[in-house]
Amino acid sequence: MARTPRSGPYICGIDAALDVVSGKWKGLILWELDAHRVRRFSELRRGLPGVTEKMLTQHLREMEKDGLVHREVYAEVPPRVEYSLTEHGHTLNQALGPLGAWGTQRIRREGSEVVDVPAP
Amino acid sequence: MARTPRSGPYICGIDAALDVVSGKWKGLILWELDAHRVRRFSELRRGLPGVTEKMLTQHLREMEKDGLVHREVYAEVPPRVEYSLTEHGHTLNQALGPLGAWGTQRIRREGSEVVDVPAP
DNA sequence: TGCGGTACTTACCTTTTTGTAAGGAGCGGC
DNA sequence: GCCGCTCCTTACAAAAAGGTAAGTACCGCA
Repeated sequence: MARTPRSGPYICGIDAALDVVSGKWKGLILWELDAHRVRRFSELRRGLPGVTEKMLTQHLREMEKDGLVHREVYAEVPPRVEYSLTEHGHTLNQALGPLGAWGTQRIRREGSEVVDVPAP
Repeated sequence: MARTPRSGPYICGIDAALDVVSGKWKGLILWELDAHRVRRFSELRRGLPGVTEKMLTQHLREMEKDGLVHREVYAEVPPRVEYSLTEHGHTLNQALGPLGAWGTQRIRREGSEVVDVPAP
C-alpha cells in the first residue's frame, strides 16, 4: 500500500479501513496480537510463517503510526520489545470479525487449502 | 494483491476476505453496486473518480471470477453491460459494514479529507 | 575467541499492481 | 464519410510492494 499518498482523501469508510489493513501480514499481526494480548518481536515472527524480519518491522511501524499497535521497548540486554493492540487496534479487530466469518465461509465454499497455525 | 497464487492457502478468514477486497477500487465498486443495485460499465466509471477503463474491467473480471458480481451482457448496438452484486457479493458487503463504520470513525479522528461522491 | 540470541537497519533486486495510450467493432446522426 | 457512442483489449511504462542478504550492537556462554 502506498505510504506517501496516505490518509485520504477517502471516498468512504471502507476505503479508510482497508488502507490500514492491506499489507500482506497486517491481518495476521492483528489476529496474533488479539489472541495473545502481548507479543514480542520474535514471537510474532514465529507466529507468521514466512514473514521476513524486514516486512515484520515495516508493518509494525506502519500499524504503530496508524495507532493500531503499541510498542514497548525494554532497555535490556538482550533487547526486549513488546507489541500489543491499542484501543483502536482492538476495535478494528472487532470490526473485522464479520469479515473474518465471511472469509471462513468462502474458504469452505471453495474448498481452498487452509494452513492451520497452532496457537501456542 | 497477487492474482496467480490466488485462492489460498489462507491462514484465517480475514486473509481470505481481504484477498477479494484488496485492489484499489474494489471497495468502491462494491459500495456503488450495493447502493444502486444495478450499474452499467459507464455508470461505474463515472461513479469512481479517477479509475481507468482498464482497471475497472480488470477489477470487475476478478470480482466476477470470485463470485461477487454478476455480469449481464445485452447484445445490442451500442453494447450494454450491466453489473450487479451476487448473493455472495451482498453478504460480503454486509460483512464490510462494521469495517466501514470503523473507517468512518478513523477519518473523523484524523480529520482526513473526504471526497464526497454525490450519488446520482 | 567465537557462536548464539535479540531486534532491528540498509542496500539492492524482483514481482505485483496500477497507469497511459492507443485501437477496434458496429451503428446512428450530420 | 466521419464522428461519437459503448465496452472493452493490448502493449508498454511507472510505481509500489515485497523479498534477499548482509550488517549492527550488546551480552552470556562454552
